[in-house]
Amino acid sequence: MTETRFDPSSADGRWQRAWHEAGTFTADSNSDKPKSYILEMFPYPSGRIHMGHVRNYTMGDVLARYKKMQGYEVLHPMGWDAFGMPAENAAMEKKVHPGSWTRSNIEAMKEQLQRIGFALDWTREFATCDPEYYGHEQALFLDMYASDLVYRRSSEVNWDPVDMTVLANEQVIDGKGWRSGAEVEKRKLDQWFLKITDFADELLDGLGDLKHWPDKVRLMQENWIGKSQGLEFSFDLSNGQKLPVYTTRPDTIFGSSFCAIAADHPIAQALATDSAEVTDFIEECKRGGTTAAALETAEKLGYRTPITARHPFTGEAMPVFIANFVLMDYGTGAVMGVPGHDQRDFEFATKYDLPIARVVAADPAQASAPMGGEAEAGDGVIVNSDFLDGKSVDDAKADVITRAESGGWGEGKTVWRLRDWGVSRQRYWGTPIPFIHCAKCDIVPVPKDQLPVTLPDDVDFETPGNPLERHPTWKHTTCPKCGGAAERETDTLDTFTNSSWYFLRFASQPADAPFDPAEIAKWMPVQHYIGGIEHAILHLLYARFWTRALSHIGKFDVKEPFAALFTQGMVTHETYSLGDGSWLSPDEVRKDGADWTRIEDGAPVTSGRVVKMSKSKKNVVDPDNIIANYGADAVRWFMLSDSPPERDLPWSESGIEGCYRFVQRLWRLFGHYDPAATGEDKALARKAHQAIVAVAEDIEALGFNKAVARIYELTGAAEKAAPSESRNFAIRAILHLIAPMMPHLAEEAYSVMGESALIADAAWPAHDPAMLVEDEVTIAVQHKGKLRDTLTVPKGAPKEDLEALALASEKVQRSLDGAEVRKVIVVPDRLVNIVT
RNA sequence: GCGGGUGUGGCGGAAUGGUAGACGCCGGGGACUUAAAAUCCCCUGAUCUUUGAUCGUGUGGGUUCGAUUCCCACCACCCGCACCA
Repeated sequence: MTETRFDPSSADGRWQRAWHEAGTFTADSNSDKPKSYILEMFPYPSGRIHMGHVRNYTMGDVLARYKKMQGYEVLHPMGWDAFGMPAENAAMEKKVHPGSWTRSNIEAMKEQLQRIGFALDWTREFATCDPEYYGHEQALFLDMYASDLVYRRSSEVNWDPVDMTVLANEQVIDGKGWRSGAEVEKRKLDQWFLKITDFADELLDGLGDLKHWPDKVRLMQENWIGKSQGLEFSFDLSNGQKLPVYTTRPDTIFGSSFCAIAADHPIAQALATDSAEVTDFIEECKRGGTTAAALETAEKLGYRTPITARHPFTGEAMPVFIANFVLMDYGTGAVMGVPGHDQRDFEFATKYDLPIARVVAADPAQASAPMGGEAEAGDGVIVNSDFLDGKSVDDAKADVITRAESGGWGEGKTVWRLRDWGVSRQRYWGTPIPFIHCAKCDIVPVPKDQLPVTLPDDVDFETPGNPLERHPTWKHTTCPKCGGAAERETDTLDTFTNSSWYFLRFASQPADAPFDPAEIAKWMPVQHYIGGIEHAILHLLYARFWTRALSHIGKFDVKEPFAALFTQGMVTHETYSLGDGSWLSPDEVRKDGADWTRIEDGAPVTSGRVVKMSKSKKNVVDPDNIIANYGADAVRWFMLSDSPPERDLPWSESGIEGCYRFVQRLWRLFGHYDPAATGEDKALARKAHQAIVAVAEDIEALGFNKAVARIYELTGAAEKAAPSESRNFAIRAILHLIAPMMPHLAEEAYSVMGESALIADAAWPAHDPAMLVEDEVTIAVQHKGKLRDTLTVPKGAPKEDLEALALASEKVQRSLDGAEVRKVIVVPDRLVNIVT
């Protein structure tokens, strides 16, 4: 082979066509091979593929290609999470239809993905905005309704009082509507809910079986579900009513100095009917949006009602407040305030000058120690609490619950932090909720033979609000029950619904049903699921819930959708800004020595922190330009190199150049493959066998950066070696090891070596276990834990020999300087540590 | 505010209780060349009294013969918080 350069601009497309024509990556569910379903979180078609997508899909692609080489029938599909707000925003800004905007984005992004050479089964592609897809989703929603997993209730939304429209949390900026700038309010609407709380226990327990999920994600889900044991009991109120409260800290009941109820608590609402002051306060509580962060960082506000609550043990009369930090949705919508041992209560009590008592202390002697500037939520012994004094927190909890239950005024109760999933969205570009409102028959499901309920095409986005609501004809229909005039539901489903079952539709897509249980059984669960850590809770919990709910209603027998989860880091880039704080994109700037300047006019540029690539900071690099310059394989290699895949990956121009150089370096090495070479090079052969095993282990553990480093090492060794059979073995090994990572280069070299088949169909190279073992090891010799010398010894040398050799070392003797040896620690094949 | 994570040379990182800095990038020196590109070779944590030694894995403590790794506290940054996807 002559010393040519590898030319990605011709090779990439050629091999991509070859795979397409051969159907190399089309999954055959009837294959005898073991099955492996590799899935990356499908993209939202925002317009262009970004580097984050490239990283995500490259990782999945390496796994898919590797699994295929290991003899699996691989399902590696791709589709589009196509409903969502950005399409409506585009409609408003650019006067395009959300559907056509989405479709053209999909077309462009699909082409981009194909240029990177991903091993995807495009025969299974779909978009969630396809009526076939969302029609099946509507059918599943109706099945859930029939199984009592769907209901309606009133719930709060962010309301823009100027635009008269519901706002997403993202559209609320510093408490104001993004378009109108008006201060946002909370408003109640009747909305659709899915009963995820019915599965709280199962979703919590199921985490224990997810052995191949990151611990952090399981912990986050566990905390999100938030199972807590506590006491529900009622205070007798001065107005004769009872006030049920829930607390996770019944042990601190003697420290209670007030009660607080939510603004929409019935007692607060009742007080408002004859008090303008209360009405005003409740109005005040409606200010601001609905996010947890906004609620919890907002100033604690309270209104002291004339009502008092009687403490169940002391009989003391405690004030009852209406407070903005109590949520009607959690527990009973009322709490007992224990300022000494709850930080929120502490702040509230400080503000309203309420008693702050210590009822938990480090030890009984500290019973009268003053409270510091904050609540003490930690463990300890109970003090100042009558019969509870001296008990541990846990014992006191149990004691109070027992007394409440035997006294008949309360009971131990499990409460979940998890709330039911509100799926109603007052927007156009989503799955229409398949129900009809009839004045006579109330709420009536759309009969299944009338599905899909499709979105109308003729909609306008000139006015704020839901176009479905305003549409002249769409919502007017007849009641399926009584035949009278009726109206369609105009809410659409949360887009998380679309992503809660798409992996099932990839596995099987019959026309007349959402999926085929027999096909589901073949492919599910997904063996490797890869996506961003930002989905650790919501998407993954909703997908787990849908799988369990569908399993519960008998659709199939799969409990958990994703056997293994991997959360990859973001792609980041340096930021560039001018003196006025405006951002510049990487291709607008140039480095002059140590300083950065704007290419256009030489204006000085400040290079800033390395952060996630984002349009707002302009620090984005377009994958298309990079592929055009360096080819797909260099980009793929960059995505796998250096940074561990779960961490952020900083993009750099010099890094991609290095990757491109390595592509060419490999091409030259493959060119030195010499079938006529003879002779053995045992050291190189051993390195090659070790690399075959190590790279496989690294890929299976998704340690791509380590696999890359090992390939560099073996490549360096093979380059330096003289021609031999061993060297040929090493070169062929490298070719196969890089095949999942740099598939175009691998195919080209494979073909040049005279192979007529595709390397994508080749098997992972075999290794000889006898070749993995080293004869010699280098061990460390330490004195007092510090390295003094190293020794090269036969592997498995006995302890006594190692000790004697270590003590004989000149460097060690110098360090010992005649001191008495008290102890020698010997770890065979690793080190000797001499203690004096 | 609450929940979760991360922190090692100029940069990305390796080492998960046993030789800190593998591998890559940047930088420096050299070879080849009329020259350049490409390629190849060598050096590259800091300090010092430099054939050697000391220091060094965010900060401060602790456990251990031995800690980047385990424990406690703190600091900084990142992710999520239920209508962004």
